[in-house]
Amino acid sequence: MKAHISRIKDALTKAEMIILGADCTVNYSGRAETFLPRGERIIMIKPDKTLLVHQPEGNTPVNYMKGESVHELVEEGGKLYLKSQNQQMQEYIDIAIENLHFVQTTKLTDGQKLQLTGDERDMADMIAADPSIIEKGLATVSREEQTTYGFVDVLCKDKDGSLVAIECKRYTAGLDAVTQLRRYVEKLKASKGIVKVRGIIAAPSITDNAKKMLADWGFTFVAVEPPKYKERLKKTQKRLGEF
Amino acid sequence: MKAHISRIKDALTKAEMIILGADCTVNYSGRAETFLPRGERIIMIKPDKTLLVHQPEGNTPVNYMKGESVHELVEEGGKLYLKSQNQQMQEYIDIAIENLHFVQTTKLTDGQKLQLTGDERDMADMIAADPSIIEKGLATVSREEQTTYGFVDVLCKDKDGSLVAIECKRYTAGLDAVTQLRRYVEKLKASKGIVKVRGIIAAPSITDNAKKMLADWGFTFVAVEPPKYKERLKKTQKRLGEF
DNA sequence: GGGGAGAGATGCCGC
DNA sequence: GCGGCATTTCTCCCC
Repeated sequence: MKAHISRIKDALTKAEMIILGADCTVNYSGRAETFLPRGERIIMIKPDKTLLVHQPEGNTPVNYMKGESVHELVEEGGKLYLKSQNQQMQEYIDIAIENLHFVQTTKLTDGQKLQLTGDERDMADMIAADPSIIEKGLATVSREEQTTYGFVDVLCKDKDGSLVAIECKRYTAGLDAVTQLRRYVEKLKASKGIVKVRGIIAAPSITDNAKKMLADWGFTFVAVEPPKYKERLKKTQKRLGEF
Repeated sequence: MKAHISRIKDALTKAEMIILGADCTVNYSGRAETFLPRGERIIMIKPDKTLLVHQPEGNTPVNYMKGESVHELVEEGGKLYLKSQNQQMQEYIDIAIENLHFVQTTKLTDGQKLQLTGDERDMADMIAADPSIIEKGLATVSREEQTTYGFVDVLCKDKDGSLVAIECKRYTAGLDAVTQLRRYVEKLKASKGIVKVRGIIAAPSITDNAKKMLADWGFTFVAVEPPKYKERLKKTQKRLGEF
C-alpha cells in the first residue's frame, strides 16, 4: 500500500498517466451533485490532469473532472482518499478508496490528432460543391451564411432565382431540424426583404412529426446519404457481391 | 509478448476489464471514417465489450466502440492487431499495436448506479411545486405536457386564467430554447383552439440574440438558478462568511 | 423500438 | 470569451 501511494504521488508530480483499479465510493459537487455507492471501478488521471472514473459498463465515465484540475492523495483516519478540485469550474470530487487493487503509471507520448471524414461539414461541402444532388438547377450562393439567428448550412438559388436554405443532418431529421430551418428562412426573408425563401432539409431520413411540421411551413425534405457512411460495410458487400 | 497476448485473450473470454498501454495506430469505419496516426494511448476493453481509446489529453475517448462489440487479437505478418466490430451498428475498429507497454486485466464487481441531483428535471420539479418562483399567481397544470411537436416542461395557468408554457434550462438559454418554446406554444394554441398562450423561459441567463427572438414572439424570460448548483461552493463561502 | 430532449454534456469554430 | 451548433454524440424516458 505504501508503495502504491508513493508511486501515485510521484506520477502526479511527473504528469504521467495513472490508472487505478479500486473499490471506492465517489462524491461529486459542482454543476450538480452526485453520489456513487461503493463498487469496483477504474480511475484514470491523465497527464493533463483530466480525471475519469469508469464502471465496468457503458461508454461514458460515471464521474469525471476536466483537465487542469488538482488531484491530491490523502490519508485520513487510516483511510485513503483521492481529492480533486477544479478551480475554474468550482467543482470537487472526493473518492474514498476502500481497496486499491492495482496501480499502473506510465509516461505517454502522443502528439497526434484524429483525422475524421464523413461529418456534417463534409456533407454540407458535398452539397455545396454539387447542389444538383438536392435539386436540378440549384446553384450554390454560400456556405454557413450568417444570420443573427444562426447560420444556414448551404444557401442556394433555384432555377427561378428564389433563395433556397438547406439544412443538413447526418441522421434522421427531427423537430429541432425543422425549427432551425424555419428560423433561418424567416430571418433571411426579414433581413433581405424577400417574400419567397424556400427551405429544404437534406438528411438520410426524417421523423413523421418533423415531416408534418415541414409541410406546415411549406418546406421540403430531400433524402441524402452522408458521405463515407458505413464505407467499409459497402466495400465488404461489394466484395461479397463479386463472387 | 506471448504472455501478454494469452493474458488478453483469456481476459476477453472471461469478460474481465482489460487495460493496455500501447504505441498504436487506429482506424475506424462506421458512421464516419477516422484515422489516428501512431502514438501512445490507453486502450480499455470493458466487461460489457465497450472499447475506449484514450490519448494523454482530453475528456473524451479519441476512438470507441459500443458495448456488445466483438474483439479479436490477431497476429498478422509478425504484427499485433486488435480488431473490433459491432454487428448492430456495422462499425469497425482496427488497432495496429506497434508496442505493448503494459497489460492490466481485472475482474470488476459493481452493481451501483450514480445518484444525481440538480439536473433539469429537478429544476422543473422545483418550479412545478412552487410556480410563484416564476410569477405571482401562477398555478401548475401539468409536468411534461405532451404535444405532437414535443413536450412542455411545466404548464401553468396565470392569475387571469391564461395558459403559460414554461421551458427550463439549467444554463444560459440560447436560440434553440426560444424555438422550442415557440413550437410548444403554437401547438398548444392549435390543439386547444386558444388564442392566447404565454411562453416563459426559466434559466439562469439568456443570450442577447435569444432575448431578441423572445421579444419578437412576445415571450418573456425569468432568471432562475438551478437547484444544487455549486452547492459545495456555497457551503464553503457560507462557512468562510461566518468568520 | 422510435421519438424527443437533456447532459455535471464536450468540442469546434467563428466573431 | 461568448455564441451557435455538431457529436462516430450518449443516455434517459415516454409513447
